[in-house]
Amino acid sequence: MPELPEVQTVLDTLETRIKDREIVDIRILYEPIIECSKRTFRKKLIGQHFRSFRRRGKYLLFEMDDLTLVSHLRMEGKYFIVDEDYPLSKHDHVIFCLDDGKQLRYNDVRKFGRMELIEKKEEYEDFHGLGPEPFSDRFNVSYCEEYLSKKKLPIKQVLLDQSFVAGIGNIYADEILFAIRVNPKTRADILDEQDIRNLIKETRKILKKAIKAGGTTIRSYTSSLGVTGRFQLSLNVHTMEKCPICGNDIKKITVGGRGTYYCEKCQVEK
DNA sequence: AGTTTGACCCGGACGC
DNA sequence: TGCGTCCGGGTCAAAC
Repeated sequence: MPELPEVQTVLDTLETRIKDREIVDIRILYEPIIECSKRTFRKKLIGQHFRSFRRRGKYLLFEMDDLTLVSHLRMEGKYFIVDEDYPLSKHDHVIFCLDDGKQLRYNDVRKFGRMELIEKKEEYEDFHGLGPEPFSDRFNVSYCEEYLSKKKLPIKQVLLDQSFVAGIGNIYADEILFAIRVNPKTRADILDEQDIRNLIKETRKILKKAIKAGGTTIRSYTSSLGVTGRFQLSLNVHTMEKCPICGNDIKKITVGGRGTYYCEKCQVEK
């Protein structure tokens, strides 16, 4: 499931492959992916060029000449760049035919992903109620203290809340909490200042490392296959068996309805 | 009004 | 093998 680092990686790769390409035709094979009508989508996008590539949380923002194409990959959305005669996959849903004969294909097994067209803007601060980007100055100690002090939910659940901070999903939430030795069930309002400093620091560190890893892996097979939302990352707790620190069994529980992995020795509840 | 919960979008995987 | 059920993440609407 693509989170911020995967989305950033997909975006970076797409930028190198399709920047300034023109959309000459669009085929929509599964309509619900598109938020507007087929007709509007085609009418507004055909003739437009991919000019710049931005990201807000887990949303991909393709800035065209006159508007912005927004794409969310949800769980399994992927983009592939292929020659037009490349066989169609069962799960290809939207096909953008480009002016160089290639096609940008949106593929999504679950069909959960969505695309929408919005007005082009200078900045996308206020967008789908998203909180600050983890690397922005807005994501600082006083902001977190203020926000978390009002939340009685488990910290894990708050980390997944995109209006607190944008881009963290289930995998990185577990990894971040492991890194700061905080139990995922800990009520958000009892984190102290040191926990919060650690939280901000580790969030940035882990995401940055993942972006770096993702970039490398994706680029290595981009030339033949295209662009996928998957990449290999080194995980410490999520889906792991043993704690890399103490060797204890990693526990799997449910927090806020999500599978959650943690070490009960290293991440003690307060 | 703010906060929290739950339905929903699907098809793959798994169990009987 | 075939059928039914569950699972999963993010978003938004509904409920509290």
